[in-house]
Amino acid sequence: MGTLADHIEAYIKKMLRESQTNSVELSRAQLADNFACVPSQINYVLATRFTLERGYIVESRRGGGGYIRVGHVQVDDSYQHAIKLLQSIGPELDERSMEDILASLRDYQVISPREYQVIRGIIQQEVGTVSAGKDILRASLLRSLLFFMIKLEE
Amino acid sequence: MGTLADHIEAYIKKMLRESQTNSVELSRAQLADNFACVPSQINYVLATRFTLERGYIVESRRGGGGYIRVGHVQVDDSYQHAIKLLQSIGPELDERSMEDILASLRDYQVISPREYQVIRGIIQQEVGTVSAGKDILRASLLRSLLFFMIKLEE
DNA sequence: TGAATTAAGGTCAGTAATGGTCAAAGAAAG
DNA sequence: CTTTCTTTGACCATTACTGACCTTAATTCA
Repeated sequence: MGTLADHIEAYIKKMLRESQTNSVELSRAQLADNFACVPSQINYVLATRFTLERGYIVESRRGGGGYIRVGHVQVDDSYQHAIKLLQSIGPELDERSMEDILASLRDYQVISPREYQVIRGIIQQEVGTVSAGKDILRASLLRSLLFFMIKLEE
Repeated sequence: MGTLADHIEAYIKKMLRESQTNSVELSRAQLADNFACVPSQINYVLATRFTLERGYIVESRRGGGGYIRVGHVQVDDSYQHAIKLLQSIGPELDERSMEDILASLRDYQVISPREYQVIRGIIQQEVGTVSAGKDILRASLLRSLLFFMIKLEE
């Protein structure tokens, strides 16, 4: 009936729902303590369930006064298509797939022709500067740019 | 919420904003007294948050009548400032340099605190998913996100 | 005048407080 | 039985804070 990770996930989502601001600040050690598990379990939950593709943004800081902040974007219906495509981006992305995603977003008018050009140009430029890991970089860039765009227009 | 250092930082920045001249003169001992901490804590705050990279100039004098003066360098055009910072990003970018750039952009109000957070979070998350080439990815991501932001606004 | 005193600020190493990473072991699912 | 997901723990990295000790400048006063 649900793993530990599921419970931690649910707990964080509940806090998120109850927050006015759609974001919560956690203490990794304390949360781990609440659930009687090792701290790294928290990282596991965050890494597997609170990803960009799912609309979450996780930010943290170490050291004294450190924290983990989790934010959630409520995605508008008009962006459902964009989110689907975002989710389809894995750890790597070849050029062809990127073109397909961008063209689709443009055709569905999720992004403007201008945004299409800008994003395409940026990625081409950046990917051209590295010799290895092009597909990984492409995946990261497209994911980030799309998310950032959606986030800004929210 | 926030460490002592954060509060001292905020306090100095507030004074800076309220000053006509973009500079303030502090008494280390008195400031430490206000915040009920040791004087060297003030040095810590100055050394970590009011660096030249972030656009601050700190000068001081010891002995009787000693003082600490903090100035925020005036920037002609924040848009140009952003361009300069963008250009300063090389093929690799370590975490500290990224923090400096983002903090500077935030302090010069090129990006909002919210954008600061989101960009920081996106990069943290993406960089966390790769095992090698973190600095390269960081450089690409920051360059792209800032470039994208600026492109859309102009 | 110049040594002693007073009044600042500076340094640095050590300690405490957090969070991060990674690989291996264990559990669940197919 | 194999694969995938979960959990753990040892080790790592970063940030904050403190206190003992040091340096410099102004003032006092013999």
